[in-house]
Amino acid sequence: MPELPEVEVLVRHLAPLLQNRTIREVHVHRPKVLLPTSPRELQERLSGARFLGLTRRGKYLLFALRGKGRNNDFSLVGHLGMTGRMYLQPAKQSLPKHAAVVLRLGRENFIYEDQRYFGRLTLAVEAVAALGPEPFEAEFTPTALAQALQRSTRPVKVKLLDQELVAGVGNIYASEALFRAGISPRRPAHRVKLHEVKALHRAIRAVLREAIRNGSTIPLNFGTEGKRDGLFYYGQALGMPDFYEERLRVYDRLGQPCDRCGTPIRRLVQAARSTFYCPDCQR
DNA sequence: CACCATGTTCCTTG
DNA sequence: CCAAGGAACATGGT
Repeated sequence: MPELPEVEVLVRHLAPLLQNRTIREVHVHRPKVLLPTSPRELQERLSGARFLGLTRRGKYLLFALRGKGRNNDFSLVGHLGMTGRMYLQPAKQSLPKHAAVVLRLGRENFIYEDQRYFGRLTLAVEAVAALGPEPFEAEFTPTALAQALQRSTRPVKVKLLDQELVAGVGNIYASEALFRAGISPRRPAHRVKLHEVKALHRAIRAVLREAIRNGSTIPLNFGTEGKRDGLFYYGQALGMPDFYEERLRVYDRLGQPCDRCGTPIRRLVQAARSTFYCPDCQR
């Protein structure tokens, strides 16, 4: 459940549920997701600690915790990778197949499961410190974006995935933002004109904001029921027929007509990732 | 069997 | 030192 909007919606969902809850037990099923933190280190730090809050930075979740003893506040850093999920479920309920870390909070468990184990739940904060500006914060300006783009000759689509450029844009919303801005994904970053950079800046914010809005209308109570959850950027899905509508204009729409000009959407591979675009609307 | 998948990091090459 | 490219990570769906 990966890009910024999905993480934002998850954070809003979990924050009130975790507030003031105390961690009674720590169970690490996949030590790999803690690295470089060790299972013992995590256990010692988290046992008896209480959740003070939960925020987001880029695609990362930041859990604020207060450990036992005085002056013992610290952060726990989460990242969902490609397939990570985090949710609460009754402690008596059986654990999912790919449970990576389980925190017992009284009668409920906080579950971090991850089918591919690309995500993280760690005490190491370095990766967060290296992130670029938050897309909705004031530091993210067209000028700052233009300067960052000017230093690279890589295709602008590839550059948008660089979390130092702007934090939180992933493969799906990079394609969507470029479509909205009318810029070809192949364009070398330093050749994007200033007026286009301005359009791109607006497009990034618009695409993310709309996705958050759409995602906020979808229930995230997946701890209690079946397998699937709200990959809410996909249109019709997951047994909820007309609740979801089509939300993406180019991503995963190979061959479908562009809804602006009717030209079939194309796919290309850049830096080993799929890019979708309209060859007529994006130059 | 082949190819695809929402992400990040590490290694190599130029 | 830097930018760019590609593989690796691990599992499952089609």
